[in-house]
Order: sequence, then structure tokens, then C-alpha cells
Amino acid sequence: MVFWLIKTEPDEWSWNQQKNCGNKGAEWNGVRNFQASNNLKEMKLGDKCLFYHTGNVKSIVGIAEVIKEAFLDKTDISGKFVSVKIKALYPLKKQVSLYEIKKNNVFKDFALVKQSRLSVMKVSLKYWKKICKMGKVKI
DNA sequence: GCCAACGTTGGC
DNA sequence: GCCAACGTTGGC
Repeated sequence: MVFWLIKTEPDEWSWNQQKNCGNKGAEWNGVRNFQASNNLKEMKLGDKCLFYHTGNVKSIVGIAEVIKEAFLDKTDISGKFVSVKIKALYPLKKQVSLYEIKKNNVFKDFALVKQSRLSVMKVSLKYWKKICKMGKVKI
């Protein structure tokens, strides 16, 4: 099992919208960056994702699960990029903000900090555990 | 194949 | 609203 972090602008697609889709989930489309798209291609059924809100929120708000592996993104006319399907599992009891992550030196090599423009990234087990602890949820 | 110019993202 | 960082495009 691999852990991921996926970013979204809450005005465009929010945790609440994702949650409202329930177990049937929703397509994670619109990624137009090769590195991010390659990460989508690596996702396997059952992989877990940290759900991160950019914009005014800038916090990890919930945990989601991959329910369909990569397929061509219908919204991409060039046919170069892929989507996956994600369902919301549960919210963090306590949201983990970018500020808190940056404040903690443990996260100095976290892609969220080092590569702020990357929208889909791998999360090491060490960082995953730490964030779950900060978010007061069980793994 | 290099690189300048330009566009986009996202944090501040 | 600004700008740094980075990705993409297109001319050569």
C-alpha cells in the first residue's frame, strides 16, 4: 500500500463534495502536469490519500481511498492525462495546516513543502503516521 | 536539443 | 495582488 497526498482548490472541488459522493466516489480529473499524472498512474486500488485544500484553507482535511485505478481523463482532449476514482473515508478530527507542517522540522523533505506546485505526491509512511497523529485519527 | 519567453500555481 | 518557482512552448 502506498500513501498519497492530493490537492484541490476547495472552490472547485471540496472535501464536502467528495464526502457527499459517498462510497461511489468521484473522478479525480483535471490534473495537467506530467509528474502529478504519473503519480496518478501509480495509484493502486485501496491506496490511501490525504485530502488537501489549497487556497484560503491550506490544510489537510481528510482521508480518501483509491477505488478505481488510472484511466484516460475524459476532460483532457489531448488524451495525455489520466484520472483515478476516489472516495472519502473520514475527516481528520483536527485539520493539519501547512503552517504546522512547515513549523515542524521533521517535514523538511516533504514534497508539500519542497515542491509547492505539485498537486499529487507520494507520502512516506513516516510522514503519513505523523500526520495521522497530528490529525488525531487512527491509521 | 537549447533556451528565452511566457503561462500557471499556490503561498504569502 | 504580488511574485517565486516551475512547467511548457516555440523559434532557432
